[in-house]
Amino acid sequence: MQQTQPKSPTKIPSDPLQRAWIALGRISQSVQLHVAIALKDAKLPDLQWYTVLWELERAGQPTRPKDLAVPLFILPYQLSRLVDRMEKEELVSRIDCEEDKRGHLLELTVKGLALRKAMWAVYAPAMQQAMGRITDPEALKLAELLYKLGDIENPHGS
Amino acid sequence: MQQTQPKSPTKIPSDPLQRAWIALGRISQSVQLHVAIALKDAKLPDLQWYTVLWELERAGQPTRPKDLAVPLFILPYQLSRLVDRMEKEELVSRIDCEEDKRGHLLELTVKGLALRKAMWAVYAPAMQQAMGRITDPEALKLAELLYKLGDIENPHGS
DNA sequence: CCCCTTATGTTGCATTTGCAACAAAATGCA
DNA sequence: TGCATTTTGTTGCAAATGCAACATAAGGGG
Repeated sequence: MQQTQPKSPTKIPSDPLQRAWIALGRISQSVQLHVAIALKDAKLPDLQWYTVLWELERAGQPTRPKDLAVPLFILPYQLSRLVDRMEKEELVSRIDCEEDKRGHLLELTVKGLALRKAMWAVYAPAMQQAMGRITDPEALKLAELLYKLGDIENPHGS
Repeated sequence: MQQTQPKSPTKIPSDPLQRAWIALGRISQSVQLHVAIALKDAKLPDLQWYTVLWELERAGQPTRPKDLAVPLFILPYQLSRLVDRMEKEELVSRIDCEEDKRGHLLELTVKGLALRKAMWAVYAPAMQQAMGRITDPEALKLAELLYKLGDIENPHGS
């Protein structure tokens, strides 16, 4: 798993920031793809569906779409249609919201909960396999650098 | 830029690999989005178009689609349609391939070259701004860890 | 209360995508 | 050579997506 493609001169910029940018793009894409393929091979929905299910489960209560859109990093209309499809599969359901008659609350169904668990059984090992080449301390260092890189708060503080 | 959202307990896994996975997903998405928005605001095409133009320019000669698909990390049919659209804009052109009559060679046009440069003028500063919070040594360390994480060869060796 | 502005979601339509089926040239081999 | 297999790339069709326009409720003065 070490030395692949000895070909291609792959002219790489000397600027450290550009090198980090390229590495970030390539590795995240490759690793995401690995997990996505594992899920597809198992005839399971994709990562976005998982994230919706997980956020709802983690919230522990029916949640407004607008509160889900932020952690999901997606636009309202995208979430609207995503929920359409998931509701059709009976994984979530839209229930009335008393405080705000415009919207509604999204509730995880029993089927949705079960699917999230089934997906995790595939997701977790695939992630492990995709990333297993670094040690735990290295993984922590990597997470730290990434949070410093972006302007997203590191949930663990510095 | 430190303490945002004091809300949400944000239960985060203690497993270092999972923490790195989450950081990787969130940060790469956020940073990519920042650059994508900068390009869109400038009425320029997206990153994928840039990458095609850049790979062709870097190759320095007409190139087979199959040789582009690998660095682009995309499937043949995706590239086929991508080239359809770019050819319509006269950014690349399909020219005959003597060695293999099935396919063709992709050639960068003058217009394509100019567009790549115009995009870089927006792309580079946006990238800088999105990632400018880490120092150069940190950026190098980050790139190193990323290449160790994935199984993609680090163009700089270890 | 009425009206204007903002917030929250949804939808029509055109573009894009994924998948599987297809086409055609190259390759291997009997 | 003849013919099956592989490689390279494209396409029909259904599903998904982006964008802008829309619908409806909430909020905020006068």
